[in-house]
Amino acid sequence: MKKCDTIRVKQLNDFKSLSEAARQKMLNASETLFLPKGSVLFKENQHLNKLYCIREGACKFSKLDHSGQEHILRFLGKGELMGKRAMVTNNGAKVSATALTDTKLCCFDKNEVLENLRTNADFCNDLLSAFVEDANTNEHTRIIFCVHKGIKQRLARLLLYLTDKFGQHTNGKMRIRLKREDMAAVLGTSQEYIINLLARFRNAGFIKVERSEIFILSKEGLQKSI
Amino acid sequence: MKKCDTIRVKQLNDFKSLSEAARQKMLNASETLFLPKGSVLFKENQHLNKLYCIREGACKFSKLDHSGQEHILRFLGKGELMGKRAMVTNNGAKVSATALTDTKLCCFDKNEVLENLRTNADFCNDLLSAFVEDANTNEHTRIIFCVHKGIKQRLARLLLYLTDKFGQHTNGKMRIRLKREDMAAVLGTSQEYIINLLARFRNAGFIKVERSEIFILSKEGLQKSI
DNA sequence: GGCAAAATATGATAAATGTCAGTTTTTAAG
DNA sequence: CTTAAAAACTGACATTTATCATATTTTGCC
Repeated sequence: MKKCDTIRVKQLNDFKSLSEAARQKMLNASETLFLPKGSVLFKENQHLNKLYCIREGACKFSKLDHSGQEHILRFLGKGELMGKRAMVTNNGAKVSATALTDTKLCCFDKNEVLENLRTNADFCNDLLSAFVEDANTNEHTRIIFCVHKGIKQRLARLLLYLTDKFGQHTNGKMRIRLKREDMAAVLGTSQEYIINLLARFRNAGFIKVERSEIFILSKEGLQKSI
Repeated sequence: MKKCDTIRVKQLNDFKSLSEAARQKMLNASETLFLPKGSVLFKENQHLNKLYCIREGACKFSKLDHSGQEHILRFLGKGELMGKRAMVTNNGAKVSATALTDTKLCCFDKNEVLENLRTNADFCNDLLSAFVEDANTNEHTRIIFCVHKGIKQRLARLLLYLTDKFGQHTNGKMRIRLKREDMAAVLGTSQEYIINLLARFRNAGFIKVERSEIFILSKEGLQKSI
């Protein structure tokens, strides 16, 4: 419930386009929230009255199709916002947001942000830019993960992507952690096939699997699989 | 080169949030443009100084991946805008825009629109809403066309989608027209497999193929294929 | 540490999709 | 109307991916 004193908001340029007074007012009205691994921040169609920013940890955006299967649309990390769209349209969320790891959030009051949008054209432009950035990223992601490549190629990309975005250095190797089921939900395949492919990458010496952790041994090998 | 007197701009609420003076000024500075079938309006990375709106016809947004293969991201019809993102960021376009049929466009001066964004919070909000709408549509499309369903199911969806968006009534049946290669570029498969699947739909009595025109005979049949 | 549940793994088989080589039809230009 | 180029089509065959049944390992909890 404590307010967020400092906060890195990548997409809104750290609120730099707000006046110092407006910025302080927003931070004073903010709250921190702890989201344990696996918990759901919001679900599809849920009405939101906050704008969330990740301080620490990682989340996923996902949707269920009409047959109930999950499709992961996007991964979010430190400094990224959640709830932008619902804020603008005042409709319910179009995706569900779930914590992939223990996550700390900063929650801003929606109306506070909207008020700043109404009165500050520069701030409004920052938000427009954020939407453009999202759109570009999503399109790029779609090409990488969804089309014109087989599942094997997509998985190699996913491993490289996750390493890049969430990996931690551990004695020279990079580490990622994501359930096979989640990988399948990103790429649009079955868990079993993901496991099959991981085994092939392992046999090829590209990765090492230890418990549920995956170590990337050869970025080059994965690159060449694409 | 003639200005656009009236124009339906679906996404920006027909410019209704502008003052009548600002609206007239924008229309006076506008130009009409004819884009024959197959011609390219702009390419990836190209710098734009116009915002385009489709008056008549249909276009596609596409990207090339690093191996040079085309990926179609979106179809656009009457009243839809092209060039929104490049306008906001002042970067080059991230997609190519190509006419699928003979198309008439209305071209607005980018700076004129930007000026209105700076001075009119309601108009800015309309543009924010447009980006939200795009994002929602794209996500939905991605689930429909890119994942968790086989190519056959995706093709059935694509036919229904195209019929819905661009179909014309012809003695009770709906008509669509799109190259097999383009269908493949939407769904992420090969032209040959599209042809194979179309033949199966034809044999099942769901569609009729006459020259390069496809008639939907049974929406229900296609629905059930999904 | 021990237990139950969840997650991971394996292999066999079936189905879907990709690829190639070659033919026919359609389109567009003269 | 003729003709060349583009698009559509076909079938055979290779490869990828899905599915199922079952076994093993890991995780979380007491």
